[in-house]
Amino acid sequence: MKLTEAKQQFISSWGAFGTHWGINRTMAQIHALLLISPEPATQDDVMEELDISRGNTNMNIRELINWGLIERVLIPGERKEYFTAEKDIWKVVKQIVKERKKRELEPMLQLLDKLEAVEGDRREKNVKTFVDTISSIKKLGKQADKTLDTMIKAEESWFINSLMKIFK
Amino acid sequence: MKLTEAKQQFISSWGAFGTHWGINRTMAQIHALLLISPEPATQDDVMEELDISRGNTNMNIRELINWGLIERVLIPGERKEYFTAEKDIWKVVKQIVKERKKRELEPMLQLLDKLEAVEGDRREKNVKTFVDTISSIKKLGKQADKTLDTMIKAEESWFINSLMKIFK
DNA sequence: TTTAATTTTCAATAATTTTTGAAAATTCAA
DNA sequence: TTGAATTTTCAAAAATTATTGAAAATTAAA
Repeated sequence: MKLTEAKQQFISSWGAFGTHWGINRTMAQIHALLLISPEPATQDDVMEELDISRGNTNMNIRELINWGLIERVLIPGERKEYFTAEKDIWKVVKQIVKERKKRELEPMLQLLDKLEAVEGDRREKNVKTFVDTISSIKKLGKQADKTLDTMIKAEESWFINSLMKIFK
Repeated sequence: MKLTEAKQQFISSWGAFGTHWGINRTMAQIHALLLISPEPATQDDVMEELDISRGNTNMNIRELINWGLIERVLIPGERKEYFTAEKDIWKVVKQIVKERKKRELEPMLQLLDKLEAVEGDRREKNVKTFVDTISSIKKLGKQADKTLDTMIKAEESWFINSLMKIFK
């Protein structure tokens, strides 16, 4: 396969992959493009390469910056802004985990705390099933939260080595 | 908070949560409803409770069965079909991980294998950046794949205990 | 069988999300 | 300062995804 075709396939399937992970298609495609760009790129580069509008490019670049997946780069003597993606995939994964934990897991755990305190006689079947369900989700969720915290702080080599040992 | 209100909040936010996890809102809401139902429910029960159409209910129940999250239950002497959700949350998590691994991670890894074999001189900057990116994603992906395999086979207590030890 | 209950399908419609592009705002070199 | 280059915003349009509901298919009791 030629590089041009391989790049296109990567961008396209990274985009599709992203949609399953709470990131929209274009955002993931821009991320893919920057991941495989040896040099920082401008908004115009991205627009042209992916054939998307200026507004769309701008919004998604901003969103990628919010997610901490890409950053602005200053090129001395250049007026335009350049962007580059974090190339260390382990850092990328940690960053995504961190964001999603904050945006999704933590609010859910907060809600479960509230719901667990529902009124009513716990001997009543409906109440019992509800509280039991909430409690068990909360238990697993809290555990996941802690584990992810540790993972976010971890080094890649440490992480992989540990898991290799434990999960033989 | 009253049980009725708590139930509604749970269903509604489980639905919103689901949309971030590759499951559509209604599907996640039906799942939530069945999770907190002490008894198996019929399609009509679900329709009425969530105020959605018959077609919608049917399609999403079918999809939940495909995901292995709920199952048909036969009630002797009853003509209608009843459905019940797996209540063991650890099993639910394992089931979701298993499905998403099969649907998303594995196809991505297959693609990366193909893309890594791209033609061209690896000393050329564009080729090098591309291959390096693909390789590092692949490396982490393969590791995740193995880890998830082991997790899928694991008991909850074993999993939690192990992680507690490792991630102090 | 026949028939009524129940489930499934799917074209049409509705709702939601994404994208566009032109105007407004901002930035910076002169 | 000024004004051209660049970035940002956002209402309207397009694309995508979800939902409806009625008709068709299936099931099982009589």
